[in-house]
Amino acid sequence: MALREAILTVLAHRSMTGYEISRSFDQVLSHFWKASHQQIYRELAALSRDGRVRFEVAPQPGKPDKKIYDITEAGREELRQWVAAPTDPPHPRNDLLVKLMAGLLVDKPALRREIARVSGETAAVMAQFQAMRRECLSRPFESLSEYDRALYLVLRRGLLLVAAQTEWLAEVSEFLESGRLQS
Amino acid sequence: MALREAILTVLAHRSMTGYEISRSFDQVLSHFWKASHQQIYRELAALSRDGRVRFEVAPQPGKPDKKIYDITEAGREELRQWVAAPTDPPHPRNDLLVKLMAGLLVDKPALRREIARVSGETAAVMAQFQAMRRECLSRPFESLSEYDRALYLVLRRGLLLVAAQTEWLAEVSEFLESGRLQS
DNA sequence: CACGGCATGTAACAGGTTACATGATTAT
DNA sequence: ATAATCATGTAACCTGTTACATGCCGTG
Repeated sequence: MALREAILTVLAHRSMTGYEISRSFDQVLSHFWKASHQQIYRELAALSRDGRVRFEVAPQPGKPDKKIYDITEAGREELRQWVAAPTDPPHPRNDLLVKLMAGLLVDKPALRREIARVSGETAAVMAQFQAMRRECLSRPFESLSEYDRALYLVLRRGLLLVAAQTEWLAEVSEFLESGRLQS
Repeated sequence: MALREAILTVLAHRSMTGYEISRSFDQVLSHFWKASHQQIYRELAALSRDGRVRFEVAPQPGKPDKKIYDITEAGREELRQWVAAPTDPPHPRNDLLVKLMAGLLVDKPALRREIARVSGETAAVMAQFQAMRRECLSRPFESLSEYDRALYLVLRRGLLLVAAQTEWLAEVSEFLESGRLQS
């Protein structure tokens, strides 16, 4: 249940409207965390009930009112507690692994095609990440805020995992073509 | 919604009771897929309603009856369709990334402790995977069934990802200690 | 005038988690 | 005695997804 904490975290960085939170979850952070606006509004309502966030209504001429949310001291305290508590291990659930097992049992050619398709997608994601990384590194280290440095680490993880996935896909392809396993 | 297909896949391999399916999801496969027995019984009921699986009731002397489930032709066909369809990209949701961002903003020392703890856990998982791998490779390649070879590939992915995670954790620790980023 | 962006939500449903319930057998 | 293993399920709840709803603004 880290959506709650993810929202508190972005609000600990700066005040935002629900809409802006939702934007940041499907732009910069979209490769690392996703949430729909419905989920965010629901969670903001709960956080507000619990006194973890407060908001000001800002009427805008010619636009709908916005609610600018801000974290409260109780919210910050909850975050601190959560950071100190042991993170429960992510339990992996990867459709492609199921498809690999299933494909070997019921339809190898279709599996081969699907693995090729995913390999293409993965290469595209890798290229995107590398571009983001170059952009990050093009600026002098001192000019990055702590927040930006954290984002670099998040991106770095994405890169390492995509590289591992790429290597794995190559081994799977090799196995499907030749029946041989790398060891 | 790959739980349905995961169940069909294990049944395509061999007939089992709900209990056995649930066992295999929290033993061998536990690092790659998890599901509670409640989820499995619920899904088996749905699959049965849809004619994708059938079962025989096997009374056992001195034990509760079991239902031995088996995949039907309609079930196999559904699996084939699913294998051929494009897999939707997994959308990552990693608590530790949120904690990294949160920790930098509200409590660095606690974050450092937590990263150290996770590093330990990760090392333990890595050792476990390597042991499983050695066991797999100790037997001649020809003696492995297709199913076992697929399991080896699944395990191989686990290893590559855990290695990537280990590398990343080292970089994060380095950043937290020295404030420097590897580039 | 249609479409996308800003800004907020409700409602229904699907999927996953936790707690509760039963009852026999075998091992400590 | 107590706990663990086999074997099945129900009920309530929480989280995530999809569809629907409103209304103004600026751009093509």
